[in-house]
Amino acid sequence: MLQIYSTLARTKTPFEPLQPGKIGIYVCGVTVYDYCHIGHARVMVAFDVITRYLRWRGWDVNYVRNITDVDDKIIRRAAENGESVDALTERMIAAMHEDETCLLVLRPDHEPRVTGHMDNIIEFIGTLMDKDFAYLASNGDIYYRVEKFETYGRLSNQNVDELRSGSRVEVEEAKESPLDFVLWKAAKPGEVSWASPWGEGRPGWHIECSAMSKSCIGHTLDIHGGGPDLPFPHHENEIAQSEAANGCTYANYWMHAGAVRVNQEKMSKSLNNFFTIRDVLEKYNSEVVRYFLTSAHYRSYIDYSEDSLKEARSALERFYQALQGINIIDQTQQWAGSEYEVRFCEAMDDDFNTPKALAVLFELVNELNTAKRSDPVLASKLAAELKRLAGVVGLLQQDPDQFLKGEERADGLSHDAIEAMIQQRIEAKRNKDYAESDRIRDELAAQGIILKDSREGTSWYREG
RNA sequence: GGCUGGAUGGCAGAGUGGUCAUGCAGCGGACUGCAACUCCGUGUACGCCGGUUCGAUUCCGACUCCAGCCUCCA
Repeated sequence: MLQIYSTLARTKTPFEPLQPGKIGIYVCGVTVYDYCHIGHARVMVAFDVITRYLRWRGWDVNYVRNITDVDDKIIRRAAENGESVDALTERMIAAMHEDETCLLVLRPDHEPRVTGHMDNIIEFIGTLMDKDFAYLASNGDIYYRVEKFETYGRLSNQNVDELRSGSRVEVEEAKESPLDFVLWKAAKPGEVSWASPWGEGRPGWHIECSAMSKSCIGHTLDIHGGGPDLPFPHHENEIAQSEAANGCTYANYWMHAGAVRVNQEKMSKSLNNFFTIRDVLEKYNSEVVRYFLTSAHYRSYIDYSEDSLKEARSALERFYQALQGINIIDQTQQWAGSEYEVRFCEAMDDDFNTPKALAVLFELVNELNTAKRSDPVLASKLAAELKRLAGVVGLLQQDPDQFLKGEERADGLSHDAIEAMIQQRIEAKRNKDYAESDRIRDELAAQGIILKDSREGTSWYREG
């Protein structure tokens, strides 16, 4: 039985879909004015793991993640760069897709963009106007009338009176209440804008998600997800908009990923302590990054550091060392329902507990390593099982040699050169010339190449 | 100030009312020419103070500390 923690319920509850066997999931995506950082990667990987697992378990998943391709920051950045909004966003979307491909993140079923859904957004605002939940202010903007929505603040447990008195936003004079937020911004001269019944302008930040989730999934979402900084105000505002307009529950389960931290602080644009995905991928194998993000539960914070990445590398080395040299025969059918699979699923069914699921795989590795010496047939089956289950969360699909040896580097020894030196060492060993064989081993070790002798011969891997 | 979370062995990180997480690192042993890999063994871990209980790291309450949101941020 799948259990999911919902921010709204503040507890884990059994998952009940709206329609049997189907799941509609909407995740707030990226505002594309810059390269994605590790915080974005966390959300991408978390929901990639979740949707992969759900599909593997037989659910029919409709996974939607939006792209915000027009807003203040984009307009400002484009102007700074001296390029058009379109040019900037197209460039950043392409970069985001490259990053995702590297991290083995599968594309969502739909990636709606604000600029592609202007009609839906305008229609949505129109509905809110008709129902008196929105008003046209004297400055030409349209605002949402927060205090008309009685349950406002339920998701983040905010009290409207507290919010009003604690408001430290400069009060926009045109607003009826400081809590009101903008649905439609009247265009300023020279800015990109769209025609609407209320004049030229563009949407506010929150309305896009209400409009696009309705268009791609429907009035009620099974799951709504996003990053750690979104429950308030963004998701609170989405609820207010959608429930006022549609007259029904907006989302049944609210899932929020934990923050990525650097030196005990949240990684964020405003603190300027972020690492872009592409920076990190220059130094670490992409699967190492993915493993790092999977090694903690999706809801807890995770600390980004050189040490954490090195540890992720070591853990993956253990997995790939176990798989190295085994000829995997596909045993999928035979092994469905294995003890490991049962425990793996128990872990994942418990609010997608990936660290617990990985622990099951490590136990499998232990049995596999033992079997490698005594029972090759069992070893092959276990290896197949390991690869199959790890594949469910998008791990261990590389060729072990490729992972352990890495790419050939222009500034280092070629793989052929390494193999040649290994042959020389084997020759020296055969002649009991251990001084020479150790010299060759040390020479390779100085380049980060570590040798492993076994009955089958000598293999090697590159130190992470 | 209001609202969320969190505090587990050297580090990372699950979990549980009474027996093992798991990974990395360490130590001892096996294997090895020596190593590496691997295997076996090994560590008075549960922030602090009370309470409930036969028994609490796990439940309840207070306290301390940390992080996040309350302004754009995944």
